[in-house]
Amino acid sequence: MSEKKEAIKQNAIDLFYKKGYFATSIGDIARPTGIRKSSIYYHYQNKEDILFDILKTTMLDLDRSLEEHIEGVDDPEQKMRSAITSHIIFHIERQKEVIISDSELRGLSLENYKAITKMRDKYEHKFQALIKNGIQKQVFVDYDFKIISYGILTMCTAVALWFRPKGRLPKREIAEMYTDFIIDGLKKKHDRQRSSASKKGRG
Amino acid sequence: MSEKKEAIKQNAIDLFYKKGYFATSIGDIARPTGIRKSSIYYHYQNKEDILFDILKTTMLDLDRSLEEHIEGVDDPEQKMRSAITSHIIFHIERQKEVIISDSELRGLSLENYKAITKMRDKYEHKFQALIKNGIQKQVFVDYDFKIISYGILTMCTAVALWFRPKGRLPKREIAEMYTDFIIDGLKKKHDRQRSSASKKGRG
DNA sequence: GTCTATAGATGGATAGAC
DNA sequence: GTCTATCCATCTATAGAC
Repeated sequence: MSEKKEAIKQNAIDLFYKKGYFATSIGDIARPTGIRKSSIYYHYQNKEDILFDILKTTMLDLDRSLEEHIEGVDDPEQKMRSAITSHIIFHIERQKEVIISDSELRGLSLENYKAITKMRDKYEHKFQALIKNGIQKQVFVDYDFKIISYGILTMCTAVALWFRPKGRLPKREIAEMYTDFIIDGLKKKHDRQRSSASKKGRG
Repeated sequence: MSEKKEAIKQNAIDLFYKKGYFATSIGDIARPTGIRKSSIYYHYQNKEDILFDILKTTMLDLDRSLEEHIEGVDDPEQKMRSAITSHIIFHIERQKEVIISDSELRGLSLENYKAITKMRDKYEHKFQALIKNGIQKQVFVDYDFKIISYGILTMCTAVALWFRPKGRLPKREIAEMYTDFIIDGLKKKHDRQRSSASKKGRG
C-alpha cells in the first residue's frame, strides 16, 4: 500500500473515530491528507472501500494477536489468561480502530458486512472453545459457555471506550485486573459451589 | 405527549435502531407514521429533538428502575445483585432504546450531549458507590472500584447487543447467570486470596 | 395538524485537463 | 496522481395554503 494511501487511511481512522463514518465526508478525509476530495478516488473506489479496508485490517491483526498469545500454551487457565490479555491490550493499543469496528458496521454493503462478521464470529468461536475446554477439563464452572463468552468479550472490548492513554492506570495493570476478575469468576472452587439454584446439569 | 407524537417517537426508535440516526431521514420517520415529512416539525423542533427525547426518556426510566430495585435493600451483596438485575432486565426489555443511547450520542449538540452524559455519569456513580460500599464492608475484594465498575456495567449493557427475544434462554435466566458470575468475581473468599501479585493495599 | 412546494446546503462520485 | 468543475441525489427545514 502506497504511503499516500496509508495517510488517507490513518486520517479516515481519526475522523471515523471522532465524528463517525456517516458524519465524515470525503472532503473531511482529503483535507488533512493535503489533497482534493476527487483525488481520494484514485486510491479508493468509494467511501465504503475505506471503511472496509480499516475493518478488515483490524480484524486480521486482532486474530493474529490472539494466535500469537495462545500459541504453545496448553494449560486451560493459562491459555484463557493469555487470550484475555491479548484482547484487552489490543483494544487499548488499537483503540480508535476497534471502536470503529464495533460501531460502524452499518456503513457496509451486505457483502462486506458478511465478510467482517464472519471474521468476527470465527474470532469469538476461538474464545468459546477455550471456555468450553476449561469446563470440560473441570477447571471452569459449567456456565453456558456461549452466554458467558459474550459477557467476557464485551467487558474487555469496552475497555477501548473508557481507556485514556494518560489515565491513572497503565494498560498492563488494567489487563491484569480484568484477567484476575474473569478467571476468578470462571474457576471452579473445590471447597464450595455456586450459591444460586440456577446451576445447570449439563455434560 | 400526544398519540401522534408517541407514534413518531416509536417509529424513530425502530429506525434509529435499525439504520442508525444519521442514515435515517425525517421522511423515513414520517412514512410509517402516515404523514408527510414537513408535518414532523409540528411535533418536534428538529431531528435532534427526536433523538434527545428518546435518550432522555431512556435514561430517566433506567435510573428509576435502579432506584426501585435497590430501595429498602441493605445487605451489600443483595443490593449489588438487585442493581445488576435491574440493569440487565432493563437492557433486554428496552433493547432498541439502550442501543441508540450507547451509539448515537454524536447526533447531539454539545448542550444536549452534556445533559445526557451527566445523567449517565450519575447513574454509573450509583453503581460505583455500591461496589465501594461492598469493599469497605469487606464483602468484596478490593479491586479498583471505578475500573471494575466499567467492566461490570459494560458486560451487562452489552446484553442488549446479542439478546434475541426468541433465543434459547429466557431473560431471567441470563440475568441470574451474569449476576452469579459477577458477584462470584467480586466476593471475598475467606479461605483464599487473589492469585495475582497485583493486589493493591488501599484502604 | 397536515398538506404542497421549495429553499438552501451538502455530499458522493465522475469527466477530463495537466 | 492530482487538479478544477460539475452533475445529481438527498436531506433538513421553512413558507404558506387549507
